[in-house]
Amino acid sequence: MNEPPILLDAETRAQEHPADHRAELRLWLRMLTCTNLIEGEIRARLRRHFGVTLPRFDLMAQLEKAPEGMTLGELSRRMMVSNGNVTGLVERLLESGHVERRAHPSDRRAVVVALTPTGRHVFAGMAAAHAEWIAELTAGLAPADVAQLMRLLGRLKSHVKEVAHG
Amino acid sequence: MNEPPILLDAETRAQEHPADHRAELRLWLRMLTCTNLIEGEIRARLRRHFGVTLPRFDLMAQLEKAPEGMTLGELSRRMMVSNGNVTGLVERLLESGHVERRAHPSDRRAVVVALTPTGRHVFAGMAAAHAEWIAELTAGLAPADVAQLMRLLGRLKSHVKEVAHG
DNA sequence: GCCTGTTCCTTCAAGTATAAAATATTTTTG
DNA sequence: CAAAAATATTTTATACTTGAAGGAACAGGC
Repeated sequence: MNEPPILLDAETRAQEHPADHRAELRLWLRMLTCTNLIEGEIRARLRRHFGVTLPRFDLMAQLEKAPEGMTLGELSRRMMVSNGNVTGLVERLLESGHVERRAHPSDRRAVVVALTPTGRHVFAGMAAAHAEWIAELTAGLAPADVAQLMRLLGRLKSHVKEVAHG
Repeated sequence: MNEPPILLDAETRAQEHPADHRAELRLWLRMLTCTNLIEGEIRARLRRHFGVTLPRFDLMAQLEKAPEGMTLGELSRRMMVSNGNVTGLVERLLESGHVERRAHPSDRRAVVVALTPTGRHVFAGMAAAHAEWIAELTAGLAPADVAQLMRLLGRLKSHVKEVAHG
């Protein structure tokens, strides 16, 4: 054997020397299952109880943390979705009267979006229910489990950010 | 004080007696961030390297585990997406020649879908790269971390399933 | 056999999502 | 200051996704 140490791109290497990544794959699939299950349940409950979609709730949740409003770009980054997506979401939330647009004080390219008083009030009710639901769905975990998960996921998150961007 | 023990629905109770669910909420947001980051990276790489979308990859991944094929309903359940969604995905994968439809042996309502030889070959390459990518993205975790996460997420998953369905 | 309820799939409308191109404005640079 | 580069948003094309409604086929009891 004694193969020479040739550098290959990931695909070629993967096909010729398939390492054992089963544990990591299974972990990834389980993470995906968990988030899909929770997200699906939250989505259904938001629709049933408040007639609102999850993306709109998420957008309002970002705005709620910024009383002065936020630019579309900031929203896009925080929600981790594309710019065009935010444009459309804001458009629909404008129509329903939950958010309003303001001129940016110093940058005429930018648009600031903020919750309306109505939007703020509506969101408060949804957020309280949402918190209860998340607590209900994660009630299978002891406080120590929650802390442990936070720590491990924190480790994962910072590594993924390194690999993906930096 | 000494309020009477009246039973209220979740929304009302949440607004009037907001319990402290901050830890659980933060955990949920962190989980969401992790999966979104990884999913986004995998989606971009699949597109860049293979010109395929993540949903199509996911569908083919299910079929690869079923050499004899699988009904649309089974696909829908395993992928945790709606029926109509699967119909559309299969339609597009039929056009590209990655999957084929077969008659169900005993149930004329059902449709069986299976990978074509081409689809199987194409998927093999994508799956190998995908496994490498997942390993790369989760490399920030020690083997013990992976095992611990599997355990905790397993606990979460089974509880969520209970709450959501049963 | 028929009736009833269920399951399997498709269709549809609305909404969500990406990537890429286009536009407008700001900032940087030479 | 003018040109170039960078930024903020919108637009476009395409694809994905859901939830709900509908039609076809199955399964059971009568």
